Amino acid sequence: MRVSREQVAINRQQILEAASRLFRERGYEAVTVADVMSAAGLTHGGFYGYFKSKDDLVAQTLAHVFEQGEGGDADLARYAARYLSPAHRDNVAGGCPMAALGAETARQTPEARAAMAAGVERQIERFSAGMKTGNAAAARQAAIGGWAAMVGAVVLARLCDDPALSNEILEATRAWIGEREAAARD
Amino acid sequence: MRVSREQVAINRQQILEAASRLFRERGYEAVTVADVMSAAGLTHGGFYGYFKSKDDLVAQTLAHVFEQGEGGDADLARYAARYLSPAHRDNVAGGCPMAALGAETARQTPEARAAMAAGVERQIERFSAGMKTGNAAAARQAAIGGWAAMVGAVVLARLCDDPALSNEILEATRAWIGEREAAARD
DNA sequence: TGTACATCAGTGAACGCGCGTTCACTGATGTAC
DNA sequence: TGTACATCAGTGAACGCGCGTTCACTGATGTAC
Repeated sequence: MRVSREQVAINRQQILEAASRLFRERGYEAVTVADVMSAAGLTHGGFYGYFKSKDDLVAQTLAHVFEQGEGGDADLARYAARYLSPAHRDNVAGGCPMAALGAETARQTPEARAAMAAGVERQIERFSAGMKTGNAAAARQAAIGGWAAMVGAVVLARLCDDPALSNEILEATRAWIGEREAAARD
Repeated sequence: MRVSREQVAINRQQILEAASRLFRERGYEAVTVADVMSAAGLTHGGFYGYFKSKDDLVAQTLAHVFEQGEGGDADLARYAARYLSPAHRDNVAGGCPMAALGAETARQTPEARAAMAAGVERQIERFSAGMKTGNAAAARQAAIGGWAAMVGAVVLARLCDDPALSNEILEATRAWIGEREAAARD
């Protein structure tokens, strides 16, 4: 049955929100259109009233996630402290899409790639701007190196079965980024 | 028709080699059993004479890839120079499995995860041992931080459509790792 | 060394299942008077 | 404000396709004498 226009807007948000969590948790291909719709409280048949295809959902989900400014701290060290925590490592569904889906997104449609690439650029620019060092080139380099280390560390930490090694990867990367920044400030 | 025992051994290697390249290129789920067998010059029906299931193939492929010592340089900076090159970024099928499949492997069977986790540990230990600094704890921290930055940088660089930004990510991360190591040596 | 037979690696058709997608239908919403 | 009708969001059955997996069969290999 037909629903109100507000309900349509709410449903769309809920589909995107559900897709966002499911994709991060299981990867794009392991999630079905029916899974997403069901998680949003709807049935699968209605899907094509909202999106052209599953590929379209992937692209729009990424655009939606990276649209909302990511609400992040521009201070690299403070951001790293939260990013490189066991809590973030264990929260795949609610965590960083680049750590959960980075490599897979490189194999998706150009629209999906472009959405995440825009997020990469934004993140680098934010960290650059928030850097304590005066030299703009050095700030940008530290922003890129620090961000790459964070993403890589979470990917590697999620691979390890041994919790001690997993925690060590997070901890060592956090310390390494911190020392590197301290050195640049001198 | 039956083939010789040597041919069986050769076929097994070729299946693993083909799977290794295809998985890195397209991800585990987008590659079919028939794709792998065909790339190895066989038909799909023979697959189950070699492996219990597709999941078994994934695990054995990773074990095979990480078994052969990875033949790598223990010097972090020299390794980084090759790892963070456009050539490696563009060679997904022949490149680092952790950059291509890290996040996806965390969602595979325990056997597959364990095989890649063993590779992570080995890599960290090799860089630690090859570090120029005397302090063992600092060496291990630099090995972990440097390796995380490399993996993350290749993931991010492969996402970017803009070649200038993509190259900058590789270049900046390489420089950042280099400076970090130089500072530790003082 | 040769011969006869058992073994078994590889083939390709077939199976069942689940996926993305379509569609006829339903009934509440929105609109025109 | 109320009423009558057109619109269209959501439903669930159905379609076609491709996948992982199985299996009867083939014929070269390996072995026993």
